[in-house]
Amino acid sequence: MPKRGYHHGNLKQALIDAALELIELRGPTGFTLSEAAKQAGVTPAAVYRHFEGREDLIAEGAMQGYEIFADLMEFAYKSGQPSALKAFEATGRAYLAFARKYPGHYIAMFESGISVNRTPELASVAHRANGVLEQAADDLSQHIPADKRPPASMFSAHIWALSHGVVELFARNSPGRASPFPPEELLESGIGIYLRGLGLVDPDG
Amino acid sequence: MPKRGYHHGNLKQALIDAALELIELRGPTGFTLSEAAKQAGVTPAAVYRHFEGREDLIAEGAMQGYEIFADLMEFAYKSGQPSALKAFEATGRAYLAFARKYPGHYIAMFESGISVNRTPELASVAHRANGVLEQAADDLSQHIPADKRPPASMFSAHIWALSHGVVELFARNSPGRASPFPPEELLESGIGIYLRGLGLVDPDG
DNA sequence: TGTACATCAGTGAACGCGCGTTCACTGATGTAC
DNA sequence: TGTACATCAGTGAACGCGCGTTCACTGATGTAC
Repeated sequence: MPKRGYHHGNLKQALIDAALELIELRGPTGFTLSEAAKQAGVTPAAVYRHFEGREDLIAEGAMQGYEIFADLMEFAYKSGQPSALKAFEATGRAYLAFARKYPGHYIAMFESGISVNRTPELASVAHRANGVLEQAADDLSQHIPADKRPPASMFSAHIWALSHGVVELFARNSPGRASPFPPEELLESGIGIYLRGLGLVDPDG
Repeated sequence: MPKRGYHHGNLKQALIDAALELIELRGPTGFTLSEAAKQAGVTPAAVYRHFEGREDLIAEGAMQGYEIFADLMEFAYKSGQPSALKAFEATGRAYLAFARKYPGHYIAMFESGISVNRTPELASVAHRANGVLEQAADDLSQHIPADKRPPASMFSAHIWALSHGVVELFARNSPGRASPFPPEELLESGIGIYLRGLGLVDPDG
């Protein structure tokens, strides 16, 4: 157990963690700085020792999310190598796994309205994360005859949209909207059909 | 011009319209009853003559959205008949068109946290809307050999997720996240590849 | 080892604000005769 | 057509609340000598 007393010791991270939990719970606009401070056991004013304000706190959470996200995507990508197909499918699974394991981060990143260009650091790490998916799509599209090959960025946008849609509609417990299938299965099968459409997997697979 | 004076004449609808505009502008949790009242030129207290409160106002907006949505989807479905394929593609286009034309309604319906089971009327109209997409998917899946035919509900969930993802990521002007392609093109091409994967369109189409 | 002092990370009170909701009220409208 | 009256749809003041942010402050920590 860390030391307790007048000085918290690790307040900055404690505030970010609290914020992410609350964002998950109450949504990006429902989150309040005061509640995060309270949850960290500290006065609202103390937050200003570590952050410029409310927005800055959210942005820090998003930034940490992008870092975890990029690491996970890179790991997944590498784990599927040297097969371009396996690498691609692994990144798709990693996307959903991230959204389910780190919902607060996910919301801060994609639903909070924080601009990815808020700071150069944030832009850079977001770019790294998105780059993995595009790389995986690019590798894979090499296996398609050049004349009927869609741009890799379109390819990755399709998969990103499908993944995001599955997360938002079926992986979150939207009140009153029951998922017809487990989200993992839905995403896996959707990507499978899509890849078949591109001629990248066996029609009978 | 409608009569002006002490009595508004059409306050209920004016409040709903104001609410939907504000929801589009500030997000579902950022929306306030007071601001909607102000925008309709009326005291906040007047809202309570027509709605039970803040939530009820949002729910009414969502309900009207589902009605428009269901009508549009039905019209699109019929416009593609008797070709199951054309009908299906038309519903996909209608989905995106709705999201772009009625963003406030869309957000109230899918992002506000309002449960679809809030009232029987809301549940009913939501069911009607979703039913069209499922019907279109079901028609289409009749053209797939029964032994390799995915359940129609999975089929429609895939398309719904893809559409929703395109809307959220690329049709909304997410700050700092530029769309690589026009959303319409992205959705159309994505659905095309998906249908090819199901063996429903010509591989060289 | 002990002391003086600078630095740091918190407190707590205060601010102005807008929120959702309630209440008794009043002005406008519509209907009965 | 004119008048009395019930109904209806607004007002405006008030409530208690929590918000983000600021400020002067103080207690704890760490360092120089």
